[in-house]
Amino acid sequence: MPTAEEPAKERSGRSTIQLAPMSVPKASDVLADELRERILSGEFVEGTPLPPERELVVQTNMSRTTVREALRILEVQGLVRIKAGRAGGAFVQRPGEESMARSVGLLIRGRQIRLKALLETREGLEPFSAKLAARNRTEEDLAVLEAANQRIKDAPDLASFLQANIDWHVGVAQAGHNELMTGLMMALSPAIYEATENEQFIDDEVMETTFKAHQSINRAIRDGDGPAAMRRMDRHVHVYAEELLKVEVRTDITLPD
Amino acid sequence: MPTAEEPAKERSGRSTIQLAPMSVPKASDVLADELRERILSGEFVEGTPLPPERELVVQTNMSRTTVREALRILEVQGLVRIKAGRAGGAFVQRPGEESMARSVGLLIRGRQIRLKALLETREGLEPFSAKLAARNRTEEDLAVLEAANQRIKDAPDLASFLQANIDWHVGVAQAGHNELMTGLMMALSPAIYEATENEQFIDDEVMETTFKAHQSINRAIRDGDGPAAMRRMDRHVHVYAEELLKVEVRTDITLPD
DNA sequence: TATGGTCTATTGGTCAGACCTAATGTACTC
DNA sequence: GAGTACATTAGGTCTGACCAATAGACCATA
Repeated sequence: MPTAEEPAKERSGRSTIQLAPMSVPKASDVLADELRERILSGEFVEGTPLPPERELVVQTNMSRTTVREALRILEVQGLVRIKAGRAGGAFVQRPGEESMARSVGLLIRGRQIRLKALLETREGLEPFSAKLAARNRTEEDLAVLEAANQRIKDAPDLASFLQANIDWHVGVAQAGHNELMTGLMMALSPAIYEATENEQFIDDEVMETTFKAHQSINRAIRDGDGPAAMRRMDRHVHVYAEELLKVEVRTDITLPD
Repeated sequence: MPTAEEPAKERSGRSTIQLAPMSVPKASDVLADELRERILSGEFVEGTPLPPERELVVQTNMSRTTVREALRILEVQGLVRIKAGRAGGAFVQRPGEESMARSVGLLIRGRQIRLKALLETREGLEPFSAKLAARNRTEEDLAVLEAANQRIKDAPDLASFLQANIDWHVGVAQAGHNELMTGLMMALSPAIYEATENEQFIDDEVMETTFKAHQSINRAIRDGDGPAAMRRMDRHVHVYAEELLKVEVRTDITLPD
């Protein structure tokens, strides 16, 4: 057992001086950090172009390679949008839901998140989302919700149905006027779409049931009845998840390969 | 009013043919997409190194600049970890919660998400998270939760308290064994930490209340009592949010500048 | 007068090659 | 056997050149 003076056996030298591991940041990261900070702090207004690459080169004394890598980092993070050509450049952008949706998507694919986990998360979020919607919805929000649900009723094929379904659920989140919640829903939606696309449990009955459930939730939201909206959404999402998982299990059994 | 043949006034030509805007992908994006797909499909096992940059150059007939930009994209997305030096290279990595947490953080900062929205979102997620924890927790999970709560009780200063608080909340999510939920909690936590850090509403009484609330939730989780865990967590998070927002309002009034 | 062609300047995209720096393996020395 | 020196391999940065896309001005022609 190592003594107090010799906590780590691996230390080979005579000295007992210890230093924390130090990070040696890369030049491009330094530049990216600097620019990111300025963008997020609001110093650069959305839409304004950053200086051209060659201008940044002379300003920073870095090479163009480095400058470009920094810009590329910011682009991937959704903080700038880069356009080529004259009057092009790196235009400041506020990070949007898309970039978050992308990274949620990466997590889901990369970690092989189970459909169950995805649906559970939705079960957590959406009832509350409905409650907020009942509290904060405007007339426009209601119009969007009803239009989306109408598209669900009229959907000619599975893809239209799923898209309209997503629109409605995202619409509920938007009616809640909570940007973070909206962002999360927008991030989860594509993943749910993809996961649902290959399940064939959606028949006319399911579509009809979905339409009716949405309709009753729409009513509660219109009436500003938070508890009812929450309860109905909870039930709707839960039932939907159960049905979906039932089919998934069956599929696994039918096609064990 | 535009007729059916002239839906958009801005179209100047005689033809009514419409084309969608087309994307011209950059070479580095193409490479990045290719590699990303292979990583996510599991073709490259986690931890294996990609070929060295100069090797990729000869394999792809691209320049090193392009190859490096592609690798940088993947690095930002958390799909590879790049190490310098001999035996270095780009090592395949499964995307983790960190990258998602980063992009959630960017959204929060960039969109200036209000503390209220942040806390509301937590109010939606955490009760469900507690419910899952009650259902799926292991003995190790329980030990983590109790240790974290003990650290809350013993916290000598605000920073320790907040950190232990985060640990406990993330611990609940982990006890639920839902990777997505865990990731979201890990993403929201730092933001809540920062938002709370500057509010001075946390005194000994709040800390004591928090400790007791956690304790009772811990019990429900241990007992596998989902509804109770959910209810208590809902109450805890709600009260905490109310208190915090109360202080925030007062702060705004006190310091209108 | 409207449509299309041409030119040019600007700016990002790509390339080739060189050199620097970090990390590691290995042989050598004491 | 511990420590050192060196070679090797890989990423990091720099330079300078050229390609490609785009906007705007100007011109040509039906």
